[in-house]
Amino acid sequence: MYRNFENLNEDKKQRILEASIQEFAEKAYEEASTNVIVKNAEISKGILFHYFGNKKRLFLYIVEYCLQLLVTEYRKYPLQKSGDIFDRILELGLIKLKITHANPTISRLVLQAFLNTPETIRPEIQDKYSKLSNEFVPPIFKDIDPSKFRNGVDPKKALEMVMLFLEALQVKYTKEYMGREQELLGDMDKIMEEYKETIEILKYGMYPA
Amino acid sequence: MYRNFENLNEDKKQRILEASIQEFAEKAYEEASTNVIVKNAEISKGILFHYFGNKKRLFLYIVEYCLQLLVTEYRKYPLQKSGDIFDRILELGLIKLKITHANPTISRLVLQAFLNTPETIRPEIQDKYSKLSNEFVPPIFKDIDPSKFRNGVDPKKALEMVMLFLEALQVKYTKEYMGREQELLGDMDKIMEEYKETIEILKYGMYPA
Amino acid sequence: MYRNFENLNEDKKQRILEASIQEFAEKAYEEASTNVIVKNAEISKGILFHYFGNKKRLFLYIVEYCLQLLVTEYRKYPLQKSGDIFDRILELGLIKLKITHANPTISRLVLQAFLNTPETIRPEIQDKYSKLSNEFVPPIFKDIDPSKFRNGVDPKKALEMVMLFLEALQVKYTKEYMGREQELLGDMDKIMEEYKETIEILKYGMYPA
Amino acid sequence: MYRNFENLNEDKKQRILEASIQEFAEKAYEEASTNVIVKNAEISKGILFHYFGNKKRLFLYIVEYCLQLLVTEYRKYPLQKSGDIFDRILELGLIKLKITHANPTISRLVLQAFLNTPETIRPEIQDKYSKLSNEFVPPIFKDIDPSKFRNGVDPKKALEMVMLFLEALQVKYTKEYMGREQELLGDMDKIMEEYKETIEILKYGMYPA
DNA sequence: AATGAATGAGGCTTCATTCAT
DNA sequence: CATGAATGAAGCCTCATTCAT
Repeated sequence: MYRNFENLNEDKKQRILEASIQEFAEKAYEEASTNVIVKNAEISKGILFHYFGNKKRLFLYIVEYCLQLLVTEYRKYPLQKSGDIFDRILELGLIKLKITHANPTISRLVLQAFLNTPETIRPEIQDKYSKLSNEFVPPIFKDIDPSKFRNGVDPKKALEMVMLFLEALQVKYTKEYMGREQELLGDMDKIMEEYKETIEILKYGMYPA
Repeated sequence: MYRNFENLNEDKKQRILEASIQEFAEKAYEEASTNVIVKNAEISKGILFHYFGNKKRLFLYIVEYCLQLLVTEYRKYPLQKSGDIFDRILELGLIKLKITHANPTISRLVLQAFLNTPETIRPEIQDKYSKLSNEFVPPIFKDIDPSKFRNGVDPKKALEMVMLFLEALQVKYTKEYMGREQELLGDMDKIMEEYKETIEILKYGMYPA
Repeated sequence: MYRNFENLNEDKKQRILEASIQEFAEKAYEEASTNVIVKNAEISKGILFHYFGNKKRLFLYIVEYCLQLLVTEYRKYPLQKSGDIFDRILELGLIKLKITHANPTISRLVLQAFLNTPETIRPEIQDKYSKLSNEFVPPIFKDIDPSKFRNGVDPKKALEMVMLFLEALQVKYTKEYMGREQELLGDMDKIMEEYKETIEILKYGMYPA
Repeated sequence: MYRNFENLNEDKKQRILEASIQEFAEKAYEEASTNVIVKNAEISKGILFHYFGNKKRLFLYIVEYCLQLLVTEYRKYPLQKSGDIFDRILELGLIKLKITHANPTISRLVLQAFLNTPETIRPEIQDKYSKLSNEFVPPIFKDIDPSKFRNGVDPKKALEMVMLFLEALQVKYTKEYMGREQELLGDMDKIMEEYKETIEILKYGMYPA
């Protein structure tokens, strides 16, 4: 079904994608309007449903598309495979921040998809996320030297904790700079510093003295 | 305007409160329907708007009501005024968790209010939250002994970080147990353990060896 | 029925009158809201209907009140009983203009009452107007010297024509200065000039060379 | 947007136009109900807004439609290009009267549009009117022989005055015969006579003895 | 493949009036 | 006299989806 859409001529395909991303990024799923999308994409009502069947399928397609797009961005920054895990994680956080800043609309859509989604479709979003997580997270945690951790700290759980924290920091900044993404660039140094301090504390807390 | 509502006979007042909380807890602001509320509260369309003017005002009133309700719960657990700040924070986290578990619908509404709120009313929600924060957070941070922190760690920022982290943990569990709050009770020991481990690491990271 | 209202304590009576005039002046009858009136007058819903029975009766009372108020104003300017009819008419027009300017809200209400009234109540408004006309117009036309008119001009119809014209001029200015009544004062000289020119032409057209 | 409406099949288009004109002619803008329109036009709620977006746009479209319709009628009566300006104006007034009589509903709608319009849309109505005025009025005033006017009479202002007067006469009759347009035909001779007398007086007043 | 006409339920809100207290 | 709770129809408008062309 989506095959047909993907074979569409590039121009119209782009118009549909852009209008959809725009709408789903700035409004939650239920508030987003297919009417607005077709108007902005300058396509007919029918064609949207011809390609996507219904709003939900359109939404899931767009979310998938954006996730893939972000994934592509990630791949441009090859992670250093060795070295201390905390350095790797810090690096990851900064990459995430850069990508968010460089793709504000897409990032916002993904955020919306995770936060403001009705229960009918939340599971499918979670599913997509899990798949990506399974692909991306393990490499980060590969080749960890568990001996580096001090006694009483479970390395696996500790790292989960770090990830959770970075995510919280990420969400905090994303919300804070919502609508004024430009300023984020200027404050990047300050933010990086905060990231570093945080990681430093965690590292200090998990490694032996 | 709300005065009138509050002088209403208890039965009807409760029906309206319950129906509203129910609806706003399970659906985001825009998805929530005043029609559903009046139907479940068994009142007429008009009377709801007679008391609250419009949907937004109703929502803000309900959010305020729920926040106050949670605040009342909090007050039942007097914080130990002295002792190590990390112990205090850990205690707070557990209280928060207990209250969330004991008031799942109300907690969910508050969560919704923070996450799924359109930009028209987000500021007013933030405002309510700030006021409460200003009242609740300082006592927690009172009488901190800054000399306990190791060199290179700014106590104020460090504690901000701890709070952010606990919040992230809170959100994680709230989402995880959404809809199956009963199980949370059974898992409470496990969760407490996780809280403790986390705090331990942070403490370890912030205090000198 | 209105008797009761009129015996009300002066303060509340004034609040009701002012709120009603305000509302009916700025909105047409159907758009005007009794809800808004009670809110602005700071009275209860019930009391308004207690005194006036329904919206229509309230409106008619207010219109009558305003008409009487304007009449009172008129009486402050005793018309010169003798002299040329055109001079008298010119004088009348200027008085009307001054009163309109001095009582913009009330004048606007009266204008609304004549223009934007649903057919259910239009006749009763017309009726009020007729009664006042019957009282006011004849004195103006008293003691006209028909011999002054040139042959072929029916004095009665000619004067009707003059009145119609002055009214048109009045409506023109009222509309033109709607919302910026202050400026009308400054332009009064210019307007007076236009009145005079007009009257001059009509006089010239109706009197023999 | 209106394009789509205009390409609609003639039958439904007519039903929508008629129902709208009917409703807006007999009620002021705010009192007119889109519900009544769709019921009388036998169309669904949605389709009306599909074509016109909102009530205001529908109204403006209908006003424009009616103005154009009246303009078409006007063009059927080619004005005599030469001759005395007063004769031309008299002729124009009579044409206007005839057209009003022949198209009572449409004329009434246009009158409503000018008189009973909320301030939100009044400017746009004025704008439409101005555009038509700019097209229609100048030809009427072309080739005026200013030397015909007596000293002390500014030809331009004098003619403005004549137009204003004719309009007042027009409004007077339109209101007077509202709802019994048939009788207007029978009284046409009498009305023509009044027009003539009026013009005669003005002419007499503006030309030298 | 593509259009856009069509639906009608549901969205929030306002309304004048009544009546028990 | 006075209050304000209560009604529920009607207001305008939006919605996702279908289907004939």
